[in-house]
Amino acid sequence: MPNTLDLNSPSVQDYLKALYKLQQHDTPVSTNVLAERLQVAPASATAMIKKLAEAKLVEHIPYQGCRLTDKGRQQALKMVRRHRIIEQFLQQVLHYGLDEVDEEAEVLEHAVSDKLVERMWQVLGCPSHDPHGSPIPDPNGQLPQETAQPLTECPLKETVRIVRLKERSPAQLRYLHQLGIEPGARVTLLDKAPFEGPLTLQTPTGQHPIAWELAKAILAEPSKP
Amino acid sequence: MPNTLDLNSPSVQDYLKALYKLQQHDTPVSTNVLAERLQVAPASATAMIKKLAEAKLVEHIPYQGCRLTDKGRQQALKMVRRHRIIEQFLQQVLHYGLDEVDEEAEVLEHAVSDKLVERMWQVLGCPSHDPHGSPIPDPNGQLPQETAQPLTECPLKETVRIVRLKERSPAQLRYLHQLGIEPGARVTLLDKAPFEGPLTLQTPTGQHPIAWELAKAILAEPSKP
DNA sequence: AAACATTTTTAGACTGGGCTAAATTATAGT
DNA sequence: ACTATAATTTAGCCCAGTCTAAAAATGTTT
Repeated sequence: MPNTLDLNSPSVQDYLKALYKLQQHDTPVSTNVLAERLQVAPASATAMIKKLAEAKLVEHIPYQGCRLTDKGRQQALKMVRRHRIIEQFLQQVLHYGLDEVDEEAEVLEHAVSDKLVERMWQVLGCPSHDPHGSPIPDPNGQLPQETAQPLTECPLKETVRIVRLKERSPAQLRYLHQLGIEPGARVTLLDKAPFEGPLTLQTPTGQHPIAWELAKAILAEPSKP
Repeated sequence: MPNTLDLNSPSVQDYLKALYKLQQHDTPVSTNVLAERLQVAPASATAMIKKLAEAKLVEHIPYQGCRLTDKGRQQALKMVRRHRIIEQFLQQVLHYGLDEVDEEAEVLEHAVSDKLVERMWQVLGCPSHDPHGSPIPDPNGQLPQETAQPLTECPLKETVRIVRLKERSPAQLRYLHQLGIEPGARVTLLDKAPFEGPLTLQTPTGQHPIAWELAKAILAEPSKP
């Protein structure tokens, strides 16, 4: 009985997406970390990993963690594409705030058809990025190259343009918005406290201290004009 | 253990909606008919009916069928509202065809949040009808009065305006579209064959025979101009 | 009114995706 | 190298929603 796994169940999709996000540096993902991320018990994650392994979506080394296969990554990227197109659509067409789009997209991504997603994408003018500035994989699952740097790596006293806010909570996004920090904004790094201490930032709304951890999630690139 | 039923599961929502549609003339709905409609085994319907009865969403007379309570009808109308707003949105904003909207809405209605539905409705300009011409219940679950008549009841030789196509399959909707029969179209009933035989209709695209059963699902009203 | 047919309900089982508790393996500290 | 701790897996259970097969109620015919 070779376990006929439904590749398209919301659960499977969520596991693959989580693995994709956790596995950025190609190191295998531990069961615990995965379970934590998905808010399930470690035993539940183990059970699902075994099914995913059987379907050749992940490679599982028992007691060592697992990593996505090409097939699994492809599937995950498809979900990332859906998620980001939906976010962009919610913002552009339905006037959602940056802090509201993720929660709704999280549910919708499991319900929309391929047709609907591509229709949204077209209506939006085939955008390459979502409202957070995260790249939208193309229809074949290719991600555009990213050149932006975390604020923590930016040189002092130089004006840069914010291009992306990575994976922050709604509350943090609202906070950054208040500070004038959002994709497209031009800011200047005035100071970096030592030992990964807070940065001081000149934004359109004034001068603000930003925790190191938060600044790591803010990507910027040299400002052209 | 008074059975804690999840009022918002897709299944429950589907049962309530089906009951609402089947119970138009206030006669109780038989278990078999309900099961047939939802494409489940009669035993499955019985099981769900018992849960719905316990949650006071339906009234169940064993071996006789069941009917919605006010609470159940309210819930069903909420789903009808969602469904029709989504259909209208798919047509207006995403350029879906009349024959495509239902299938997609059937899935989406279980995934969208209240916020999203109301946002769609606003963006659409608070429409009162969906693309088939079916009325959208208002936010409190009230349905506008319907004055239109089935084509089968319309007088001969008088021009009427199609206002609604009720519950037809995608294939039938495509067929009617080809014949120039869609909401807003002006048509004239030329002839009615006896014994509930086919009607003959003058439409913008020519002269066409329409089966009695199909004509019953086409609602029209006197044409003003 | 009895027998048959149909509808409905009950009984019992299965599946997917969770859970807890216990057993096992890996890792770190002495 | 051995033990303590932490991570992982196994075993066994639960729940929603479905199913099939069998039993019970209703309805229909003769």
